[in-house]
This record gives sequence, structure tokens and C-alpha cells, in this order.
Amino acid sequence: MPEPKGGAAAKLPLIDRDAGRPVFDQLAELLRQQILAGVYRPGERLPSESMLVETYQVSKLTVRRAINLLAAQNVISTAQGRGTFVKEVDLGSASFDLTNLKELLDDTRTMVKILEARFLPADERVARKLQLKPGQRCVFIRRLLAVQDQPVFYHRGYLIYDPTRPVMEAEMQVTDLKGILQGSGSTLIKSGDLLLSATVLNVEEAQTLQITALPAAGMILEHIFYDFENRPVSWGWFVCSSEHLCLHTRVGIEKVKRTRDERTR
Amino acid sequence: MPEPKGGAAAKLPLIDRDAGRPVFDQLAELLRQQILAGVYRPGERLPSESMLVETYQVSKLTVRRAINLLAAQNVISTAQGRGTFVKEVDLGSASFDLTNLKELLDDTRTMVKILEARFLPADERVARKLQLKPGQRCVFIRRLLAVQDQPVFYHRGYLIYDPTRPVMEAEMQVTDLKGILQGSGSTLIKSGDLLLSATVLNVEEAQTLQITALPAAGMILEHIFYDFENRPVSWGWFVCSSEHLCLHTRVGIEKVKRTRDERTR
DNA sequence: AAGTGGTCTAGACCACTAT
DNA sequence: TAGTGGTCTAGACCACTTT
Repeated sequence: MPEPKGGAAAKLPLIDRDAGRPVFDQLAELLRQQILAGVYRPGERLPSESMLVETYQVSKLTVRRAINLLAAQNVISTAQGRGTFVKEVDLGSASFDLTNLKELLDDTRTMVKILEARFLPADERVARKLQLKPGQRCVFIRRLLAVQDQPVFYHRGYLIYDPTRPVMEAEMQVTDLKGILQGSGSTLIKSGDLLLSATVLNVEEAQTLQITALPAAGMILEHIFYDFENRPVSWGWFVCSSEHLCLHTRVGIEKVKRTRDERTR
Repeated sequence: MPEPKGGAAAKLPLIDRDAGRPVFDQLAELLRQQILAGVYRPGERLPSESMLVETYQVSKLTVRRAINLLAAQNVISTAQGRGTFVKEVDLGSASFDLTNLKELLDDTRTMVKILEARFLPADERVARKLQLKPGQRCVFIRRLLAVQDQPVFYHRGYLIYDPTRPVMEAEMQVTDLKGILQGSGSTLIKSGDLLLSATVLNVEEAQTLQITALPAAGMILEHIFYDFENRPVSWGWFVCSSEHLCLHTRVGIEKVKRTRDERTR
């Protein structure tokens, strides 16, 4: 019985078991299309899992994977005992990522120029951030990221410098901006705290970024990385003009969505 | 044979089948703890799925759910035919959400004050954004979000006003800021585009937000919402001082993580 | 060829919600 | 009580990578 059993019209697009694509993925896409087309409206209930099992002739687990996929993408939500519902669009569920920044660093034309690198006794602020004693030696680095000689990001950072700690190797990697951003960070880093905020560029920043129209707004991305003993390894921040870092995202139902959640089951 | 079969020491914490918590969730947590403790280091391979099945005496699917859970949280990554690996911390995978903003609106002390609301012929810019003809009538609203009389967010927005379109009901909801942010947005909205950027507050913004130290930096959250015909319904933006919106996030391995991916299978 | 992750099934059982 | 989502199993098969 190759035909779907579901009542009403049977003109629904169906699952192609021979397509390279997993069945749960196809099913999720079919459901998304229907939501997108307004077949199921925000707030409305989707067919129950057992209905979908019958309609598309797949196992319950496969249906659940499809549903969980859409739930993870914030398209639907489930409620035990009640059903599965199409979510209403909400601004609060939005999340922004740093793809802009990543693309910039993936760009082969992007150059990292070291403006300054030297040892420095930690001042009160640095000592606090890196959990050092004031006056203790650390490394200070200033760098500029430029695309075709156009400065885009100005980065300043402090690294711990402690011969008794096994971060010597890590330092070189932490020092490598591309490494940090592209995922080949140090294996000695356990986690990192990031802070994104707005600022008015100061004179040094504006000059370094070659911005003349003042006052100018900028974005700051501050970061602290920690090792496996939860000790800070580095503290630093990126600054750029507001034109160069503008986070974009979309809420609600999208056509295609290829996130890491795709593989989610 | 209630004991784990795995070789070496058997002092591992085990799965409690009678705990209220799902087994896959417990297993994910056990693995995360071990990664956190440095048992498996970034870049290293985790035990294979079949090993985990033996060690913890659970089914393969349960192991996979645990692994997929951690993969969705960017803690590990899988490679078919090769194995499962602990991810290195990378800044590029960070994503920021608007929890600050949500909390602000959830706060019962937060008041929304309408400063102005009137019909307006669309100027060139508004017409473009809302896909109207220049001069066409739309609604303009200025609002202020304040916590205990302290202004925090200044919002300006334009709404389409077309009696032939069924957004009359929606307008009232779109008008309701809390609705938009908390998820009870209009059922007529299909999606929304969001843009987050930095700016230097202009005089009007600074005055409205009662900021006297100038120039002051601010964050702008711009939004356009679309209906199911992909037509823009509203366009607007939130402005706040940089102190009131500072996005924070964490990369790498965390202690606990309760995201929507929790229910992911 | 052996080991790895990836997909799918059929069926069991549970917890919750409506009625 | 009936229907819903949520968890788990045991086993089959596949695709990919390594040796």
C-alpha cells in the first residue's frame, strides 16, 4: 500500500525513501512547507504523531525526530498530553551569531597586523581580570585586522605569562586570532566569556581604525578565556566601527535552515 | 549483571533508572562532567557508541541521543567512520540572545508609555521599508519603556494601515511590545528580520532616555515583521544606552545547559 | 575487514491532558 | 478512558574511514 492513508485529499508531496536525504529530514521539511504556506497557522495544532505516522507511513520515532527538529528551530512547540503547536513569532527568542566576524577572518584578503607586543606589569584592572597580583608580568598585544589595507577590527589583549603554567604553547595559539575564531583554539582552553556592547570610539581607536567622522559609534566584543582549572588565560577586546559589525538574524519560519541542529535527533 | 562492564576502574557515577530524569539526559551530563574534568580533552576522541552502550548498559539510541544533545550544544562533534570528538573552544560559534531584554519586559515594574501615536503619510524611507506607495497612510508610534520611572528603551515604529488587509487585529498585538517579545505575537506574522547595531545617540534619543553625558553610545535593535504573504507589516527600532543592553554569552563547556535543545533527541 | 557514526523500524511502557 | 507527547529497547541495515 504505497499510498498515504490520510483522509481528505492525497495530493500531498510524499517521502522519497530513495532520496539521499534522511526521511526525518524530508518530513520536517514537508511540515515546514505546510506551515510556511499557512496550512497550519501560528497557535494551531499540528496533526498528532500517530496521524503523521499513518499519513506518511513512517515509524513514530521518525516522526518525533522531524518534530524535534522543528521544535529545536523554534518553529513549533510540543505539550505533553495536548499536542504540537505552531509557534507564534517572538522577538525574544532571537539569537545572533558572529558569522560576519567569521567570514571576515575566513577571507583570504584579511591580514592580521601586530601593532605592538610586549611584557607589561599588570595594573589593577588587568590583575583583577586575569586573577594576577598587581605588578605581575603579563603580555600585552595590540593588533589590527585589515581587509585590503582597510582596517576593520582593532584588538587589544592581555595574556598571562607564568612559566609554571602549561600555557606557553597555548599562548601562541591564543595569540592567533584566526585560531580563536575559527575553532582551532587551544586545547588548553575550557571556556570563554563573551560580552558584546556599544561604545563611542575614543581617539586612539578612531585613529587606528582610520575613522575621521567623530564622534563615531563602535561595537566592542570583550572576551576572557579560561583553562581547565578555571583560571583566566587571556583577556581582550575587539573594537570596530558600527558599520563593520551589525548582527542580523531572523525569527519565525524560514525556508531552509541548516544549523547544527540539523543532525539533532 | 547490574555492574558496568567497562574495563579499568568501575568507580564511574552511573545511570539511575529510577531518577525522574531521562536516561539520555543523565548520560549527556555524565559525559559533560568528564569533559569538564579533563578526562577527555578538546580534540580527543570519546569512547565509541558501542563502548558507551556496554559501559552504561543503555541502548544505542539512548547513547546517540546523549551524544546528539552535546553536539547540539557545541561541546562535541561527530564524524562518521571516525568517531566523536571534544570540540575546541571557538569564539566564532558564539551566539547571543536577548534574555536581558526579555527579563526587562517580564519585570512587573516595567511600564510602557506611549509618547505619540498618529497617522502619517509614508515618506520615501518608510514606503520603501513597508512596501507602500509614498504618501500612503500608516501609523507611527513612539514609546518609552521605563523601569520604576527610569527610561530604558525608546521605541519608534511604523505600522501599515490598510483596511483591505486583515491586520487590524494584528496591529493591536504588534502594538503591544510585551506581546512581540514574549512570544504571544500576532498569529498573522510569519517571520521577522532583526538587526542589531551600535550608534551614537542623537539629541532626541538622549533626551528621551534622560542621558546627559554626551556623546553617548547606544544599541539599536531594528525589526521588520512580515505576514504570510511576505508583505511587511511593521518596521521599527529599539534604542537604548549601551549600559542597558550588553549581550553576554559563554563558549565552551558549561556546567549545566538548559536550552530548548534539552528536549532534542 | 573491522570499527565507527547515521538511519529506521516495531513495539512496549510511561506521564500528562482532556472529557 | 482515550488520546497525546516522551522515553527506551533490540535489532537491522547503511555509509564512511581506517587498517
